[in-house]
Amino acid sequence: MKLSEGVEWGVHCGVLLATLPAGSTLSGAALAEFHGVSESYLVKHLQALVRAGILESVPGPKGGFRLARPPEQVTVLEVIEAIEDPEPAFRCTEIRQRGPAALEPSAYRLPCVVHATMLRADAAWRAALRAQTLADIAATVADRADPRGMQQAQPWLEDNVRR
Amino acid sequence: MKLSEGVEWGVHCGVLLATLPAGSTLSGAALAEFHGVSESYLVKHLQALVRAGILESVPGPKGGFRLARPPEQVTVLEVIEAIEDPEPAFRCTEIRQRGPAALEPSAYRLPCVVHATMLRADAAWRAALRAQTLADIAATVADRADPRGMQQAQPWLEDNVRR
DNA sequence: GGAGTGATACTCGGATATCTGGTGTCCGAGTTTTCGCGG
DNA sequence: CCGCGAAAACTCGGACACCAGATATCCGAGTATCACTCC
Repeated sequence: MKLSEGVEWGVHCGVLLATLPAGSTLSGAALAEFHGVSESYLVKHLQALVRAGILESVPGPKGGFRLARPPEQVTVLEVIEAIEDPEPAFRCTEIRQRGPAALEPSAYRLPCVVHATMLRADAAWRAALRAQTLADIAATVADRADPRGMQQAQPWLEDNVRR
Repeated sequence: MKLSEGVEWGVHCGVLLATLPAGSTLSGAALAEFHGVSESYLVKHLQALVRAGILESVPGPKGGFRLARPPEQVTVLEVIEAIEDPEPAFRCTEIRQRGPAALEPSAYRLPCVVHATMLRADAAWRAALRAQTLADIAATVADRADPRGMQQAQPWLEDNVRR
């Protein structure tokens, strides 16, 4: 089990946009350059975020992507579910209903215990991710990370940020 | 992101073995028949459980697989980590160190905040699965499931269980 | 000088190849059983 | 009747094809911009 690499890219893009003034827009090419990743492939994931209502896309020259909501209202879980498959990682194929111990289907009204256990763990995972917003991460980065990073990025941002 | 189907098979096999008297052995073919899955592929996963010290394999005729420890001492997480990749689902590629804002590597002593967030969620997931043992699940099944299931499986078990 | 207008250039968006990892299967090595034989 | 031994059959174990989803890329549709022209 492994998460798509696009998740990492999407979250980092969200965090970067969250650190900028509200309404700031960056083109897909700029976002790709800032993170050092493939532009075409990154845009594919950003489109998924637009479909999910997390980002807004602005067409035409001076266009790009920006947050559709204040970063305090965007959870990390939303970003992940927009890029990855939103359904639980564990898929119960109801193997308990097969084999020599099988009964009629109506005997399996109660959920599979194994399934329920996996679902509980999945819920805990999602709860932890729902508790963190893009604003939280941006604030922590601003607090803990080396301030020279953003300082060094300043001229590049002034060249690329649009609003 | 999706879990391997072998996880479901492995956990169900562990639970079935946990419901039997201690030391009971079932052949790979029997376990496959009971759950209605491919024998060859199931055995592949059972071998991983043997390598992890969860199951013991007995060679030769009258051989098979049995639990290597009391089911109270086998957590669901162990079974999953034996079959799936035991490392966290999220892989941080340190994209924060790339692009125009990049500093020298020594500036990134503190962990990536996005990475830390994902790791916390992963830890919550694992904690939930570590809290459940095969004995817990077996007990819940015995308590909640339709008793006719095991009743109907009884003759088949007597034909296939070895010790 | 200002407004309108058309061409333009840049953007997003989805349809299209490639590749790694999960899925499924097969045959070989090893061991216990079991049947036959001898004592 | 009992012990021994060799063949056999059944088991696990790892090596070999196949397929789906993620990865990576390209070209086309759409729009705000900008320059030019006309009033």
